[in-house]
Amino acid sequence: MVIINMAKIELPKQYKPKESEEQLLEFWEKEGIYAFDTESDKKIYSIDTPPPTISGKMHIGHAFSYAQQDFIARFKRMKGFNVFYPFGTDDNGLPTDRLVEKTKNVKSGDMERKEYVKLVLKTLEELRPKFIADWKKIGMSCDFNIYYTTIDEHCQKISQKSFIELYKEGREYRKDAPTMWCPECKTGVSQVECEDKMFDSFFNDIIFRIDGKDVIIATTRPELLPACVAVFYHPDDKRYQKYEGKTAKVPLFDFEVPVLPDERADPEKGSGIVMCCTFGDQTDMEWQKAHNLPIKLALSHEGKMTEIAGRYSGMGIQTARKMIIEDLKDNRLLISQTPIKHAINVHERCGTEIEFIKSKQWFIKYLDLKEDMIKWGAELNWYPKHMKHRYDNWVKGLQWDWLISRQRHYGIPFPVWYCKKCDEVILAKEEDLPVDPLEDKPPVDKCPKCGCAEFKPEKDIIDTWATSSLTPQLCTQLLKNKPIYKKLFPMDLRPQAHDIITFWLFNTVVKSRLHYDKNPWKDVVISGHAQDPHGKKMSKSKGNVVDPREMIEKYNADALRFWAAGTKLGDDLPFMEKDLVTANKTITKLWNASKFAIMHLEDYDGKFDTSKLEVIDRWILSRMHKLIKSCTESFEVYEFSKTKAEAEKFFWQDFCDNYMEIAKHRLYNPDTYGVDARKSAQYTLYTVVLNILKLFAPIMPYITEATYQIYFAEKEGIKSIHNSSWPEYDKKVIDEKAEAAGELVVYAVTNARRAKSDKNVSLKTPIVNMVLKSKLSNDEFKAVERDIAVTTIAEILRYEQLDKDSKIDYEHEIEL
RNA sequence: GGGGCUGUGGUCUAGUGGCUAUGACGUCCGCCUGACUCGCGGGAGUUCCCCAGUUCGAAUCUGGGCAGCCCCACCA
Repeated sequence: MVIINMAKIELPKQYKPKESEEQLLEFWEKEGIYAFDTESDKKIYSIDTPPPTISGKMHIGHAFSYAQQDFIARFKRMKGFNVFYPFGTDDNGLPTDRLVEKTKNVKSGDMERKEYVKLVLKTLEELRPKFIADWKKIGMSCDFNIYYTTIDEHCQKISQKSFIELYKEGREYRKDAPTMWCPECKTGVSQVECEDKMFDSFFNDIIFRIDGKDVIIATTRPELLPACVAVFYHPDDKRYQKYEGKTAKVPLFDFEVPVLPDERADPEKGSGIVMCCTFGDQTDMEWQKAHNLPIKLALSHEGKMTEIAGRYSGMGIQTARKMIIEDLKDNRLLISQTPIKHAINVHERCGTEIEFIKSKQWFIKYLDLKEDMIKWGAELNWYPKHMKHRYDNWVKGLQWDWLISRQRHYGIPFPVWYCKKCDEVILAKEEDLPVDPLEDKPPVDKCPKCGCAEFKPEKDIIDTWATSSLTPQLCTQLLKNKPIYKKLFPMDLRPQAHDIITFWLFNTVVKSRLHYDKNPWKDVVISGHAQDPHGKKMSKSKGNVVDPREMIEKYNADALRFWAAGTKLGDDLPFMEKDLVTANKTITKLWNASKFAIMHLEDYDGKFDTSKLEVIDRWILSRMHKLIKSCTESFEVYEFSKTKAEAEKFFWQDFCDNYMEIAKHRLYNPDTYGVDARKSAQYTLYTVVLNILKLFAPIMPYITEATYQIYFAEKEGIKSIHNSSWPEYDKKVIDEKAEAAGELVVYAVTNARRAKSDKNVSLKTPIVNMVLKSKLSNDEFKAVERDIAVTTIAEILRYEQLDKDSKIDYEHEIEL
């Protein structure tokens, strides 16, 4: 009698994710499981983690995209890399600024810059720990000790240094030029910060006097009439050619402007003749430049009408528009109004219509580099490939140099003063950084150019993107004092979502090129977006947003990650709560299957001569190694969804539904089937379960670790599954003959089940008589005969070998 | 207007030339089989968006449509 002991290991009956996740987080942190080893010689894999904006809370899109990048980090770690995976928060910029204005109910403009910045930093201190906790909870395996915030001193220094260097390279200039301006935020904005919004408006047909005749001109912006500087028609437009060289009298304001031909005027639009106001839109600016027209400013920085608007000055845009339309009507200068819906550029942060206003701004000159930019993009490895099109498309469409100054209080100051007399730019000294010119003195006593001893500080701040485009420097320079620092840059990976290819990714490439003439990373991995269940974009205004924290609370982090692994890299994925239910089932199944295995492994000493393996064990092991090969190949090219799907299928179907059911009998009854048969199953169970856990570990770090800790950690002698090695494919384990035999077993078992199901009887019901036919030899059949008979409960089992040329591979007869 | 992605059973999804087209959810029928009812077994259900072509053979390649989504531009 062989005594088997299954009772010693204390196994919790159920997996309790909430308790488990909390404990494991602590364990990982305490043991430094994800710590970057600064002393190691191992190959480094460095990740330029996107710093999430601290403006509030994590949304489901974050959870989705950060989970995906974490899969990669964990995979690489198990592959033996020393993974450099820092964490930062983006606390710079308008979103933070507006968040503080809102929550603290202040206006930054009404406060001293110093005071205001203090308040923001204090608010951030309050918000940050809670915010970062969300990222830890979803199981991010960052080294949270390698941390930066884009507003801290370290980052200010690097950002200001970047500015100084680029200035010295001649890449930066300051210019009084029309720029896109947000009257609400009272700052210049760049091309990427704008978005389209549909508005109801009117096409107003108003009368200009040209050469003694009434000419109708259509406009949506009558309030810009005082800034009218010319009137344009298309050179081929016969209706208006006769007015060439004449002047047009602007209604209400009664001044004359030239009538000029220009191809940019579209004869099809409106009346075919158009007014040019400085500045209504981009074309106006082009016209102004091309025809060397004067610049008239009808709008102030606050979005109010200026003095050239005469009696309308001081009014807001909307009020002025209304008044002017009234007055045009009263003077019979307005022929008609056609209601239209049209898209207008608005500031994405506040939804305010963008105006073009002349102001002094800092730019990075880069329009001359468009061809190079395309080359730089082509040097990156894009995953998925097609995402590169977005980069190229953006570069081709670039029309402006990079506007980097912002007229806000909160942010990183320009390290610049100007000579009061000659406006010479005085840069801070590198060793003094970071500086705040409003507080600090310039590094010179006299202007080197004119000798003047008085200076004025730059009040503007550097746009947040000009800093966040330095993340590779921001994170790697945290380890500047360690020898390993040199090995961190260029980095291996930039993971991010596709919506910010055009700015964050693009800007980072540009900065890295301008500074180092090198790309900042080798690979870019682009994730998609989480969508609502109907495949629509989630947005606060639509009210279809899902809070990931609620979902983690209701289900668990692994379930959310499991969902995030459910789609091809780069694809958007609809969020459906039922997917989390499904995920939970897999988690439970994993727990139960492991529990079953561990129960049977209590007396297993790890020693087994694999030449004695049973055929059916060789079958599952062979299949497992094929799985390992495929999963590894998928993961290497960042296709984690394939890894997940294949591992899941193998686990659930091959292993649980088939293998375990077949092997059970040997495990429970060594007396009947022999100790070696049991040992063979134990070896297989140990190997397969451990490897399944490992394959799932990057996707579901909690359940796999929890299970690993109960049994395998001690046996394997490695503290955490996340520090263990990724399963390795072993060609020697592939056994086609065993697989063929296994297939016959599965065929027999499936058909036995079907026969019982057809009769609506329990699977326990014995089969009276079963005949099996296949191409396996009689000896090959013999090796699995017992497995078939026991699993199907067949009382009589006969076998016939089919002819080699038979068209049929299997045949069966079953009698219940 | 330019660019890109997608279009597979009721729903979501796998599948880049060749088996009865994958899996999940749902649905229907049955089963408490010594890990698991968050389970087990089985069934039904797909003109693989449409048209044409290439091919011995197409969900898969080519061309042309149609539809959805996203990005960019224009917006008098």
